[in-house]
Amino acid sequence: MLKPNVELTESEWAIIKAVWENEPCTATAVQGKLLQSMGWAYSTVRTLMDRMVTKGVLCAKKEGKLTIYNSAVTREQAQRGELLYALKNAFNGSLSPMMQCMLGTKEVSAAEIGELKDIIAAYERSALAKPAEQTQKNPKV
Amino acid sequence: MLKPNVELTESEWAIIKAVWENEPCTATAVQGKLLQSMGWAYSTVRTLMDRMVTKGVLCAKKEGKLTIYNSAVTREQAQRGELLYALKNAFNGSLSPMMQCMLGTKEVSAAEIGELKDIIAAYERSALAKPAEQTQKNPKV
DNA sequence: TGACATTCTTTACATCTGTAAAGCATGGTG
DNA sequence: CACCATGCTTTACAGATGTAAAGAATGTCA
Repeated sequence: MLKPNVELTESEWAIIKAVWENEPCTATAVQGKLLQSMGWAYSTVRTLMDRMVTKGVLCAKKEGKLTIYNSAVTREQAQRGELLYALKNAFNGSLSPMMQCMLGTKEVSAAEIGELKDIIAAYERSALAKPAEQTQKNPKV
Repeated sequence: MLKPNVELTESEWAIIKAVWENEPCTATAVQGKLLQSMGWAYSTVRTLMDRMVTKGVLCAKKEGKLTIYNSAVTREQAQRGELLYALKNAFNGSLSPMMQCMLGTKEVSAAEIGELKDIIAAYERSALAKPAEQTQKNPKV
């Protein structure tokens, strides 16, 4: 079952990041990983993780007495979900205002600007490679 | 009192957008505006708006028997809040992965690509105009 | 075998969010 | 004056989220 739109709270972000970096892993391991930054008790982490299993963003299997967790969504899926949420609600779905906001939000170094240009250039090149999809927006309308 | 980080739910986004487009306005007006899209009862809208006043994203004043609402944050502030939330949680604060994700998330037309490039170019020009702020990242450290 | 460590399960509770009904107050109208 | 429309206030309630204590179960070591 594919997750259509993944939306995570800050707590869930903390958890799933720890899982991505350690999976397969136990709740105990995640709790240890996040102890410094979050200060959560084991039962807190466990509750969050079990709820995330219910929501389908983690999965769990029993291995003897231990419960082993894995992510059920990739980092890219989760990023996409977060981005789409912002795009839809704050920017009415259009990229340019979001871009404008990105540049206005934090000091952007010359190096970062360079990276952004590179990313766009790379995207253009890949768009050229399959032009039918990119240059013709709504073929069926 | 400045709102440091504005974070809005989808319902709150719907409300505040209607307010921005109509302010100063009443809850009745907002309810009318959103009746089609949201189908909310007056009391629902009213409750949401009063909660938003408590959170500091709207403000209300009595005018005779009517309650008149205004936004207490600008669209830009709210956009920034949403963007920062995504940036911090999903992208660990760095722009490039976010940009990468933006381009991978939806079909981006050549026209949009052009806009993005223009925005970046404009940003570069403005950075040149005040180079101390942009090229030197942490002057006081 | 008894005490201890480790993990799991259950239960709890406050706050936030979504949604709204029901009743109140009041100004206008017949 | 009696009633109606309109907006206001109160109250409610279910589900999501944040946070965790307390107790159960089980494997280990002395």
